[in-house]
Amino acid sequence: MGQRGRKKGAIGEQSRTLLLNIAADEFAHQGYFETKVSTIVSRAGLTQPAFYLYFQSKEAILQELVELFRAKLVELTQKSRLEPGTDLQTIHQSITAGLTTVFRFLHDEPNLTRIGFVVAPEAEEIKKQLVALIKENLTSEQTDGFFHAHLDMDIVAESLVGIIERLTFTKLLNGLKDPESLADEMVRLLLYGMLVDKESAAEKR
Amino acid sequence: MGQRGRKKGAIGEQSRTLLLNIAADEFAHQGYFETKVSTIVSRAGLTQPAFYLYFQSKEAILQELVELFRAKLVELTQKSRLEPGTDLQTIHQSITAGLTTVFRFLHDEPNLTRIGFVVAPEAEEIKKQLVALIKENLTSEQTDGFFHAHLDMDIVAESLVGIIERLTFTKLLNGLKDPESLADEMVRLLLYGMLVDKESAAEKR
Amino acid sequence: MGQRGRKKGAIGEQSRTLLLNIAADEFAHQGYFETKVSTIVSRAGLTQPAFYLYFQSKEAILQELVELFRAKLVELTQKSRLEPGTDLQTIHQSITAGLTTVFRFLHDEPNLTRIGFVVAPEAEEIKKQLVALIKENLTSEQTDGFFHAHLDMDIVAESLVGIIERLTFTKLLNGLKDPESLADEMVRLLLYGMLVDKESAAEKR
Amino acid sequence: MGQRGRKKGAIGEQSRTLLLNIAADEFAHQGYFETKVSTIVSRAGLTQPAFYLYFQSKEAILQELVELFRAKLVELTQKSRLEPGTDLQTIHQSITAGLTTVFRFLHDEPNLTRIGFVVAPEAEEIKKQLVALIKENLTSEQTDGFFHAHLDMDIVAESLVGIIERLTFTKLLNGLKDPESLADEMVRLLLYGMLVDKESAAEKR
DNA sequence: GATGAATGAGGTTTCATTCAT
DNA sequence: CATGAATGAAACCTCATTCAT
Repeated sequence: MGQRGRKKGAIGEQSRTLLLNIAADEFAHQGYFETKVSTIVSRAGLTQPAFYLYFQSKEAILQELVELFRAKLVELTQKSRLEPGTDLQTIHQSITAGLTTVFRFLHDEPNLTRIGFVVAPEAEEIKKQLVALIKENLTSEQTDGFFHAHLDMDIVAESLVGIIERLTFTKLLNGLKDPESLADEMVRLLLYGMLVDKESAAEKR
Repeated sequence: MGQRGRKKGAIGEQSRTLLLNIAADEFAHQGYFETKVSTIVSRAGLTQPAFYLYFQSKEAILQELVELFRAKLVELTQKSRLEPGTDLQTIHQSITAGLTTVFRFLHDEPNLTRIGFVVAPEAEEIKKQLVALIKENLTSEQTDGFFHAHLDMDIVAESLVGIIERLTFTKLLNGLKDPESLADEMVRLLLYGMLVDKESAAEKR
Repeated sequence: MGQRGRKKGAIGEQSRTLLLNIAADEFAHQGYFETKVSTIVSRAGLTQPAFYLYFQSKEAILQELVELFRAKLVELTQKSRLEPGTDLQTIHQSITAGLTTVFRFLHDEPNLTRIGFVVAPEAEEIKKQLVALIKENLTSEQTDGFFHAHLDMDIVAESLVGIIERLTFTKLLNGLKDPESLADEMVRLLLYGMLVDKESAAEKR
Repeated sequence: MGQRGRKKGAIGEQSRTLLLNIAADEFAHQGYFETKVSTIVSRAGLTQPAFYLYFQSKEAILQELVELFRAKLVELTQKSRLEPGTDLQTIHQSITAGLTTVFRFLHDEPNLTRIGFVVAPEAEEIKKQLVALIKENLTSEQTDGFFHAHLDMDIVAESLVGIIERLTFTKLLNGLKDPESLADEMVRLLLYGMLVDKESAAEKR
């Protein structure tokens, strides 16, 4: 019960999943064009026609992986919606929490992440979606007066996504940083900026 | 002058340059694998063998373009080195100037930019180089007490590169923003952060 | 039985063998460079990719044929080892028998012969191997006092191989002579020389 | 005066000869198909069109080299005609002298030799010609009773050519043997055979 | 549920050769 | 006497995809 009544048995589902996982690995590490269907099936211990039993084409299997990534990412980002009208500290924590969730997902799905951010033809579209969601979140805070009015929230949101992508690939996926500290550092940098307070700066001099 | 003194005449050099430009365009818009030598030469009004008169292979011509990009980018970034020991305002201007220079280059060479940042197999390596140069610049300012001591300048540098890349593709190359304002907004965001001053914030509430 | 147990079925093995035979024919008659993969597959009623289903490259299929030739030739030559310490007549017969065996093989595999002796890049190497084996055989007879001590058995062995190759192509493969008589004439010539006995010669004059 | 009144000047003749020599070297060492016109001209410090100023095609230049070889070889072999009606020792010396002359030529023109014997499409034809000339020589001696009547002089002549070719490549061209000793050993082997004295032979029988 | 066998389509690269100067 | 520039023709090889079993 609950099982969507397709025509597949357990073993077929198993082969399908295997192929999907291997394909994710190949796409993530070799890119689309250097990933060969022959390699995927061979790693799965299957033959080429078996591949077409489960997927319409090489492009189709990529699509499926991309969709997996996009769906989960959007879901998470929407959940991280800031609750309106709180104090500064709550905002800080709330943003950090949202970012942490996202980083955790990217960290848990390194192959999908590389696919969705880099390999997919719709990579740009996905990031745009992410930008839009983030921008929405931020704009309400700005309206509430927490963020500088002069900031173009579109630019800010794009910047956030740019940072997320870069840090994900250079610090997160290779284990140099964990989701929590990455989120923390990002938030500190963006909320408070790099400069020390004028007073402190004055003192130091 | 300055041309590597091969044994070719002016018309050959012309064909070579033409092929190089068309290839840049194709690589930038189609990616490496979907760029066909046949398309390049046909757009140049030549035949396939002519291509191999000037370049060793499809890979080699990409390399040449990538190297063009990397060389110029590194040169610019190194020139933008901050002069040590100045006041806050000077730092602000200096960073803005450096960023503007970089954005101008990226803006002037959209094909090379897409190639060096996305298409090149060494894209990551190039960005790493950029991160290293930027980090170096920033670290000295931090030592001088201008930037928060708690900031990991490696993360900051990576973030900067992430932002640069993203804004370049989403705002700069499509004409939505010019190099100057982009640099300005980036600097404001990163130096001062998003939050309004605590006092102001307090006031507002 | 004895077949390298790949994962292919009978019909595949059949195609493979067909290609191998046609390739042997083409290589033997056209040489390596003028043999086209397209011709081979077309003669086999297949398409080009089918070729690469069974062989890694044009070079690889040549290699396989060369190895077939070399292996069989070496095997035969080693079997023809002279039994030590017998009388002249036995030696005569034994050498003749060995040569006959070799000629029979060359006769039965005209394509491989042309390939191994002429087309193969390792043709010289193969002949050197043959020379070494023959020389070994002959040297023991020389030690036993049957052959002139002044003869350089290296030169003799090389000569034998030179003769074998030449007679194979000019008399054997075109059916002008059969293996037996060819071996017989070669042995007579080499064992007794061309000159008539001094006495007989004197008589005749 | 005396200069055949072609249309070429001294410097043209020089370039032509240079190309011819380089081509001989390339053909001899790389074979026909792996010799590239581009390599020849580049080694000569010329450009490709210059090649076609002096030769109609790649095939034509090979032809010219082959003809050079064939002409000289035939000339030498015809000169070595045995004078009729002499004694055994004279025959021995005469044959040795003829062979020495041939070996000397092959030794002096290693490139042409490899071309005429191996590279040329007419290699077989050339050797056949050689066989015919040699056979003619030998047959008269046989008629005169010097050589065994039972010997098929066609086979003998083919054998001679086979030996000459093989020894040339394995002993002569690489400097292991000089023309004289090679001729000497060949003659001894063929005239007297490998077996020790007839008496001993008779005894053993 | 899966395979053995095969193919259509196309891509990069090579090379001898030529024309205009 | 020679070159700069270019090409026609073709070869080898790869890959996603299918059909019959």
